[in-house]
Amino acid sequence: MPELPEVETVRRGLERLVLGRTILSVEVKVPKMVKTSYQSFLNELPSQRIQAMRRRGKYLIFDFGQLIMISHLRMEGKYLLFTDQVPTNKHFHLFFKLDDGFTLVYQDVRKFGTFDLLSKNQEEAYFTKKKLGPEPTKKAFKYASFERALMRSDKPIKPLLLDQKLVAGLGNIYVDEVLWAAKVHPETPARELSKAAMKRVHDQTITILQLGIEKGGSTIRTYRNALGEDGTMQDYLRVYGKTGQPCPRCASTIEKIKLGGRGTHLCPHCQKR
DNA sequence: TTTACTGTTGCAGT
DNA sequence: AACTGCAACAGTAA
Repeated sequence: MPELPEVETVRRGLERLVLGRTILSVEVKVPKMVKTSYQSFLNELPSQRIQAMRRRGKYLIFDFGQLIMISHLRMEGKYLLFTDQVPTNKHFHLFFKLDDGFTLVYQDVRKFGTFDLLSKNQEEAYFTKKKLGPEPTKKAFKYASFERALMRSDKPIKPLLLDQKLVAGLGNIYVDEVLWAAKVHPETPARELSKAAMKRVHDQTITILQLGIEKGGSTIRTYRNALGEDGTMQDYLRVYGKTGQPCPRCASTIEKIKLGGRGTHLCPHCQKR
């Protein structure tokens, strides 16, 4: 599922549906997805009460007070909630039985998702170690430090934005949208951007991720009944997945190239190097 | 039947 | 330190 808007949408869904619930039991079909002690995960989660649902970048945080569980959905992780009988499905990997009779299920076709159970006082170090950048908000994402970082890098702007260190939350869809909106070619070495272009990238990152949240995220490969998969952001995408279609701004044909191993959509007229 | 591709990240190799 | 390519995995499309 997830870039930041999709994760935030899942967070809101979970907040509405499982906040205050206590975990009665946990079943894990794929132990390797648990990155911290597996024994502790199984032993300590039962009896934990979900006191808050939080998010940092693309990481979902189940806050139990003293303990936290950090869940990353990677490419295809999803949460589903069932009452009574949970259907059999080979891609259901974790089951959390709750005290209201519901079962929260984690589904992940590719098994890339990760789970970390930490004490809350380890949270800051966890994200510091990953060098996770600021949230893409006006308050946290300061233009001045962003500009300084861009001026120090020769990397193409797109992979630089994708690595989460300058700002948290952009993924392959939204980064293409941001660069199109900012009229910046994704291969442009960061330090070669004009100050005006840097400012546009900064501002559009905030604007477009916020729009994504307002629209409830986007659903590309569709699934049903998973939390947070009723978003409409896909209706607002301008270049992602629009290969061969006219640019909404200038009607040039949208191109798809490969950059840093990722499919990259752009308008060759609006986004010059 | 192969091969390439897919909303991500971390690691091994320079 | 900083970069690149690839692996983790499964499904789909060409």
